[in-house]
Amino acid sequence: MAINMRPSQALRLWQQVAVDEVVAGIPDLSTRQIAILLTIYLDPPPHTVRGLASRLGVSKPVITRALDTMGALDLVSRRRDEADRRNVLIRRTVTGALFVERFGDVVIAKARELPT
Amino acid sequence: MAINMRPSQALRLWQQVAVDEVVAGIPDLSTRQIAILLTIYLDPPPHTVRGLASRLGVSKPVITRALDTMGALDLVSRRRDEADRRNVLIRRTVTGALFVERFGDVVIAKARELPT
DNA sequence: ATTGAATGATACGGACCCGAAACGATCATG
DNA sequence: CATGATCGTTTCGGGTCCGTATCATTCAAT
Repeated sequence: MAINMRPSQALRLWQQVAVDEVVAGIPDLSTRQIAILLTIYLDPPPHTVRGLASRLGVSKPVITRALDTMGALDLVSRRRDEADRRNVLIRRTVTGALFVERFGDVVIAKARELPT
Repeated sequence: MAINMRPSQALRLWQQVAVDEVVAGIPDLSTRQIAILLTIYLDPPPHTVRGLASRLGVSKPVITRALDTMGALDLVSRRRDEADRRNVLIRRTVTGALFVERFGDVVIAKARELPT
């Protein structure tokens, strides 16, 4: 069952979720950071800096810096790939999993409240 | 008709939209900026710095700075309220309206593509 | 006119991010 | 072993944003 919504509903949904996040005092992530975070948690591992940079069409330092910031928030963690020590494997954390899960719940709740 | 979706669909939708925005090279707005922008375009005017700060539970400088940035991107504009010259009325722009409209279309498109 | 409240902008030191370039570490190939 | 490619990080100057406090302007009430 594909999800169908009108433009006004789509925009209202995005607004409600964004406002809810701001009011809740959640870390103010940028669109880039959200894209990286959700890709790590939704797409199958392994995730590497280069892979994420390629997927998002950004430079590697962009990924490195985003991982620095989100790592400080304990939303993701990094670990050397022992098979090929040039690689860094990006891993999920308990905190990050809870964050993503809660975020999904907010989206669902706001979607359910949308006016017809 | 309320929109119903499962957690995996909600998160996947957010990821698809965020990744699409990043790949498209859109200005990398923060969650705060998006909340402000959509509130200006979806909620009925007039919009003031104080009103937005109150609505989002943030300080006035946060709103002022976000308006500076989004004003430089021509997404919003400011104008003195001639009735009460202490107020600044935040106004929509053609560029901003197109940006918001296009964003809504992206959300709809990604929602329609969601797997069952 | 004078005082006080209200509004939005600004100053401050500190932190983060940008794109481009260079870097060290590691691997694969000869 | 060398050599070159690959991977992630770091550096650089410049910009943006943070929270807190203060500011100038304007209005309202004495």
